[in-house]
Amino acid sequence: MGRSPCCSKVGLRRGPWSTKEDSLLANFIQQNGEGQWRSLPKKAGLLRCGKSCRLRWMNYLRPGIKRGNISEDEEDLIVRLHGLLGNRWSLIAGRLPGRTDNEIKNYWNTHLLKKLNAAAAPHKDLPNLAPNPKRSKKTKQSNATPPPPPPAKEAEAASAPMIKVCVPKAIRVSPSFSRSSSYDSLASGASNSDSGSGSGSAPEKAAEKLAFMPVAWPSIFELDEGDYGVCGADDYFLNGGYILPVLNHSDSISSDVNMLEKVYDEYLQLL
DNA sequence: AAGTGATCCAACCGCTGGCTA
DNA sequence: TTAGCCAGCGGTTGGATCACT
Repeated sequence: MGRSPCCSKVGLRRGPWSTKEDSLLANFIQQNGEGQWRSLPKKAGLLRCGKSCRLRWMNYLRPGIKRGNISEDEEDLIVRLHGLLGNRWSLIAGRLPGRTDNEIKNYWNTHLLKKLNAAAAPHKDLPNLAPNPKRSKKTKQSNATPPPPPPAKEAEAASAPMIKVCVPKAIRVSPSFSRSSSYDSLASGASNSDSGSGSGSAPEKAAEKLAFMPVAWPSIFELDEGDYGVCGADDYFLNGGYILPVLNHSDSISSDVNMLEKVYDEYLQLL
């Protein structure tokens, strides 16, 4: 019910964005803020549907977006979180500041599945994880993608115990810490639990729980004053009154070798 | 140099749930 | 209670680019 057509598709542009469109969108949002996506294109003078504008902003134009060069630490975290959360890309992205769900999803589908498949190759009893066999051959490294891991790490990955990947049914994550959370409901013990209708596996319930779990970011990302990031104050995500610090690029990620373990443990303990 | 196939990723699509009248 | 609007999510597609022959 209630599903509106995304856009009239009449007279609206589609496909790649031009730099002019980008600047129009960015300028408009800088002046007027995010939101009102449906009416935004008209106000901003764009011949795009609101959905397209939102996607462009979220995945490309938003300040603080990191592009390419996903570090090994980030990669490791993605793999681990995916093992816990499944294809909840937005939740995973919420743990990787500056990364978008789209980027993580793409990275998973193009890079990580291959790696995991390679690692799973000796384990013939394990299902093939590749979404599309046609898309799983050689590895190409563009300048926007990280260099291939050293052979030693590959071998290590291959010999490492296979990571169990649970793939619960994708559900929409209710407004949570990752985007526009309100922890009030959590504090009061209430949960809107839209997915509560679902019976839910343990990982799914844990993920559901995580969606409302306030995270002790400062304890995880212990920032120095100089770590406030690429864009200074912009490197804070405002989340329902909570300010979550954003890491200063990969430097901060690699600066604390225990950080990923902490994050992972935190999730694990919720299962 | 040209042709072909593989790969990547930006963008699109359809669905879901929250909110409101 | 119902219906419509909206924003957000995950899955999928297709054009651009790269690598190989």
